Amino acid sequence: MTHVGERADARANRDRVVRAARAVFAERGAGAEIREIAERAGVGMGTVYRNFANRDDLMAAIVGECVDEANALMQRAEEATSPLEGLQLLLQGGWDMAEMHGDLLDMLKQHTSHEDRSSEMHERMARLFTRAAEAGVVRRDVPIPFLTALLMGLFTTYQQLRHELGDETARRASTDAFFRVALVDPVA
Amino acid sequence: MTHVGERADARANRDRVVRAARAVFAERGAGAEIREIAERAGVGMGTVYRNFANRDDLMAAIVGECVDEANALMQRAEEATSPLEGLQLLLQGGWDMAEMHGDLLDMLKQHTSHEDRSSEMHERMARLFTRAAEAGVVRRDVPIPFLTALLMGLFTTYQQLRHELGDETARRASTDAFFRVALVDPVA
DNA sequence: TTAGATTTGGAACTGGAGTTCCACTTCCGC
DNA sequence: GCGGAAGTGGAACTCCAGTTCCAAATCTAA
Repeated sequence: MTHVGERADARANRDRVVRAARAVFAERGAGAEIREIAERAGVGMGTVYRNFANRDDLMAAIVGECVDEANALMQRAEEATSPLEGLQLLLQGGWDMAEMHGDLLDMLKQHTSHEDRSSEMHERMARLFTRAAEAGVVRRDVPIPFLTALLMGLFTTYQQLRHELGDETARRASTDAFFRVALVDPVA
Repeated sequence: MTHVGERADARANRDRVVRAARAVFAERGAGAEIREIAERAGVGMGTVYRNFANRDDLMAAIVGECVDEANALMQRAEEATSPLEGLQLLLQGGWDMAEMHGDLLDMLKQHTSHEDRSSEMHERMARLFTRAAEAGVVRRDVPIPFLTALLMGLFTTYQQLRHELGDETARRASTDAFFRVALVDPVA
């Protein structure tokens, strides 16, 4: 991916733009201004536009990273030693990402690009639930699409509540809620 | 509330603007354009701005109506014959409102005005859950703020899923989910 | 060191959405 | 009906965030 003949300083500047964009989008949401991103990166507008065709392109790059991270999480969950452990991994990673990425979650919902990688994420999640259902861990009488939607919703809910209840309590409540809905035997 | 000396046609026009605003905000979300609202109402921009100081004022009026409707629902739920029936009323009314009002739900979350009436709504909901908990219907070991946040989240989830699963299935799944999390004895 | 390509900063440009304004129209008490 | 107050339409204006542009600064291969 590294262009040949790319200047070292140019590469460094692109990284600063990307980092700034991550931070600003996370805290300001989809409405963040390019000027603020450039400012935060310590760079002029020209530098932003040298690396990204337009605002939407920049957003897509940042959201895309996030989707990739989610897919990697899904991968780890699939490779877990048991279906239940896979689910626990998924939830834990989800709370982590929710804390880390702030408003990026809402951006992901709105942004219609990335239909490929984003729907890949949903498919992976659905597959995870399906397998867990086949293993008798997850209820068979709840629609899989509902489970994926519920979990996405819980990630958002968690983001809002962790400030009010504290991270630990919010995680416990959210995890408990999901397992009560999804699991055949919600003991843990 | 009717101004003395208010012309009949002016009153009618304001109603048309309000109706159009409800519809357009519901289907386009917070980003809806005033021009489209005026057009839909069959009215010029001047008429919109005669009745509402600015875009934000118009949004506040529409969102405010919605909050009032929600408060009325809460009122009915409080007056129900039993705590459980109160919850059932609340959920049913919630699904209805979600179907009716589209993107207004998201607008409500963002709009920081109406802190008074909006927080009144949250307080009422919390009171409803607290009473149900005292009656032994709702679990005591789940934080009330989590229940209110979960329910709000489920309303959003319902909106997204009803297109994919159909209204009936989506309602059943959502209701079932909330009761599994909230109720001491989730039988129904 | 230097030439020449690459990259940069940020002022200026652009387009689109909110808002204003006022000549014109419509209402309604008399 | 009439007169004047109330209300209207929509063109024009304002504002602001995205985008462009290019002289100046910076880098790097020779």
